[in-house]
Amino acid sequence: MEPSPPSRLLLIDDHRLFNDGLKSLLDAQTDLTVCGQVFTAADALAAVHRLAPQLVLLDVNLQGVSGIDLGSQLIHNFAGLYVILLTMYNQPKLLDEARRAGLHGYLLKDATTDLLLKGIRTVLNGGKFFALNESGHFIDRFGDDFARRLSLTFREVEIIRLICQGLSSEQIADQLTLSVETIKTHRKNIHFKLGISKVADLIQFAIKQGL
Amino acid sequence: MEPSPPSRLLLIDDHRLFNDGLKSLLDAQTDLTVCGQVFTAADALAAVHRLAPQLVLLDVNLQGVSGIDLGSQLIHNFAGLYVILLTMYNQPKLLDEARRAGLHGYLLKDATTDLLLKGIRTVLNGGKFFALNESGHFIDRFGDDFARRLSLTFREVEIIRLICQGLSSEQIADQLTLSVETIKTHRKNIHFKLGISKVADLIQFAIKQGL
DNA sequence: GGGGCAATACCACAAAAGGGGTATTTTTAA
DNA sequence: TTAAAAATACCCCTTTTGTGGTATTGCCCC
Repeated sequence: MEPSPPSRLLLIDDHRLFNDGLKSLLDAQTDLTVCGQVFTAADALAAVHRLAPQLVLLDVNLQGVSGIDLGSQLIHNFAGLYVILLTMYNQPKLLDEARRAGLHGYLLKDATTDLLLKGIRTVLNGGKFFALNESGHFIDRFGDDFARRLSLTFREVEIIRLICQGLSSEQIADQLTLSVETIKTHRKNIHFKLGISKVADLIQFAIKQGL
Repeated sequence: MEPSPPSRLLLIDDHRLFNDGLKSLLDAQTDLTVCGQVFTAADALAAVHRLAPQLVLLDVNLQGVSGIDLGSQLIHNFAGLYVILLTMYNQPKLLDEARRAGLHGYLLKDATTDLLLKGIRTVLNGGKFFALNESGHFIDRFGDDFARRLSLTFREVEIIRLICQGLSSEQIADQLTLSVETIKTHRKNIHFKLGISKVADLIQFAIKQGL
């Protein structure tokens, strides 16, 4: 190892305790320093500009603002900046979204500290680090054939999200410029695939999946 | 100050990073030591028995298990044990529930570290510490009259819970030995009070409130 | 002892959701 | 290049929700 100064990290997460705790954890590492903490999306750009961190650890949920959007915005505005998404959602779709948005990593909040450090160091060395929890809660809870049943299509997931926002089939049809009948068909298929029969079940399902 | 050994704390939260971060934060205090960490509700009782902590910091959401239930269970099983609920729900109702369940404190995850430490020390000295975030997201999002609108009755909350479990009005009526019409009336009132009009909205609301 | 609230219950009608089909086109992958 | 999968769309009919009312009972509190 060459004697280089510790890498500068910026934490963006509106859960202050999590943010503080993470700082404490990371500061304990000799090769890493937390150069700043941000608690709202609004402060993020200014903070990155002022503190010039090498890497940003970014939560997905910042009072309604999408962490993925903010992350890709940061990357486009600050050349050479690394962004790792930190989330509690054990969701392949979300991971894919993060990857497509050009982010450098995706880590779960229930990851071990070791995994976090490994991820940070990998990204600082120019790599990418995307990790889900293989033995995630959800899969455990629903048994063997769940993964098969979960093979929802893109459209289906899209419609689930809109249902969760409280839209009726008609409103969804409007928004997607489709027939109401099509939406109804999708809903039927979703119900069949998930083995449910009510909106209530669907929302519960969706929220457990992290939308 | 008398030269007493540091107080022993146990952390119960299934978000490992949060848990680890908190440990790191707390260990930095000379008068506090984290004597253990637990990531699932199932391990909680055994851990308390083995580690004999003075105070437990407990998350509300442990894979479906209610932190409040677990907390009051711990208090009843271990005399003298203090339990502080840690949650991201900025919710007076939940706070009241925690208080009624006999827990010793309620703190938000987006509290400052100072507030957390103050809460812990207050409870360790035999006090109670219940804090909400005055400028919290949730209240902001719904305006001034939200608190008034939120004055749900016991029956209403009970019915919301059953709706969330996917039961129809008829099934709820059966279970509570009431007329379907009565359930419908309650649902109307709930919708009015919360300013919503769909099951989807209701479930979202309920989940944000921590059920 | 009367006003307010919670809980119960009913009617009627409109709007959605749920469930049973079938069918066409486009996209994807073997 | 062809067969499967995904996305689109329609029909019909039932059940459940949603919304507008009204009304009675019991309870607490001032």
